Amino acid sequence: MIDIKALREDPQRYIDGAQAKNIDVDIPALLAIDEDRRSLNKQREDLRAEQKRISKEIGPQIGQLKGKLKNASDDESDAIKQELQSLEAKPASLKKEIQTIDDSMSSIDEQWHTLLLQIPQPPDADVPKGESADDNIELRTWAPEGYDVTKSFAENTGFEPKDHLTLVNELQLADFERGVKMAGTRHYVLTGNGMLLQQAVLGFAFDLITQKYDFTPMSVPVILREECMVGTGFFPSGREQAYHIEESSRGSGHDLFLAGTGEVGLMGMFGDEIIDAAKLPMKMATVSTCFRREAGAAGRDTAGLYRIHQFEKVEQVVICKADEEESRMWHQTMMGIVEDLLQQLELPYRLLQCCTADLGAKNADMIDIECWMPGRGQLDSDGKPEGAWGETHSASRLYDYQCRRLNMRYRDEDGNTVFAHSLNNTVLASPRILIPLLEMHQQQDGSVRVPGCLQPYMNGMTVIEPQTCPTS
RNA sequence: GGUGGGGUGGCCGAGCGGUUGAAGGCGCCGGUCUUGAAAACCGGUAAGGGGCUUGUCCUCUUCAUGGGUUCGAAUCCCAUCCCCACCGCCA
Repeated sequence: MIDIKALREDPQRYIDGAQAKNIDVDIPALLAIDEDRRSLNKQREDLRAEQKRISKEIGPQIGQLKGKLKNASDDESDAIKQELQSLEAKPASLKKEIQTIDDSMSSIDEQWHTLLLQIPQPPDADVPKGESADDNIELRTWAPEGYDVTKSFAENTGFEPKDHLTLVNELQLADFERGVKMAGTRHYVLTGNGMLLQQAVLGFAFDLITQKYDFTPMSVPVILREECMVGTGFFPSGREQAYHIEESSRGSGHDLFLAGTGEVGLMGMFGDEIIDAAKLPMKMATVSTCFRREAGAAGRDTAGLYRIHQFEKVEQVVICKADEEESRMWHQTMMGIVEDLLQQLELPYRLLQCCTADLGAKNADMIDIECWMPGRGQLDSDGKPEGAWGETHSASRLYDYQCRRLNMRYRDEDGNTVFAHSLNNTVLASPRILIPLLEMHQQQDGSVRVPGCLQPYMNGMTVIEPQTCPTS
């Protein structure tokens, strides 16, 4: 959520920001409503103040009169009753006025809040302007010693690569048909060494982030209340992307939503809290199952392990003081961790500075990390894929946008409460990461080499070879 | 799922419908005392919004949430949510 005060002071900045992000919101309408809301509120407050004042004045009198009434003669009692009536009349008329304002306030308030939640965070000035993801800018690339990403896989290795679907089938690492049978399109079963490999990459990634980089390991809910989804900024705009558990329709409590990322739980944990400043920065990591409906992606990446409804992800989150420098520093640090991870996995990658159009409402800045996937991309004249970069990580810098929504604050040196800054980044998401892993480390004989860092997580296995398993 | 008990400030905890934004305690901050510390004592200590005369100013909201009764609600009524205990079921 943006700061309404900042919007009042500099609406243009938010109008430009929304435009740069290609997000359609009516900021002048919000400002008009905000104005109405404030003036109505002022009226109401004045009336209430008056009401309170009168009430304090006549309250004791009424009390006294009512006491007298109990043991009064008939004559006296009539006089007292009249006096009571006239005393009570004045605040009663104020009450009606207040109620009228209350009624118009409640509808205005709702509109105000709905609009406010939709206003995107303006991109930082140093984020390049762009029209679409095509305008993202490559920051740097890395490839293992001896591998040149500008050349084809065959030129690098001396043999034609298979794509991950072929590898997965030949090595019996996944069973798509049975996944679809059970749960529908975009579902899969990881089988035998496929599951072993997934557990290995997740274990490696989780140990790296928690042990080498000292992020606190956490397990958080992945079925969450709507407040968490709104608070982390995934709702209302991304409502269609989340699975919805309609518990309320069964007469019980409230609805729940399946999280698309561990970030929701890691951040939601501290909603409505005033955090002890000494605990900042808080560095946390979780490994969780992630659920995405992929609404609107019909027909895209339908085959294989790239775009699926359910996957596992190790996620890193940092909550730090509201300091731009510190925030930027953590952003870099979190990307450095991913670079370390990908280098140990020996996977070519590049960092992409996302342009304004690719940011999403909540980010001030976002860097994607993409791995080289030889089996992806356009087909060449021989019908072979040219290879392509595929997104495997995404590092967001949000300033206080998320913490403001979540009402997550800390106390600064002067004792003031301040909304914290938050950042998040993928550490590793599987099975998507298996695509570059299998495709890059395939060998001419059809087997797949296991990088050194994963071998301890695979009972010392150094090569993945064809196997038989119940799904074979 | 059944029955019962509860939700009050950073925490614990009191609160006959009328200066109760809320006693008391703990914690925290400041002070006195002390060579220093502790103890003791004294004082301070909620958040959020709005206004303009921007002030050690005025004002509103907030005692789980939403509604209601009332001139007036932390206090009474209704609904919802949440927590705890016991029973049932259970990875």
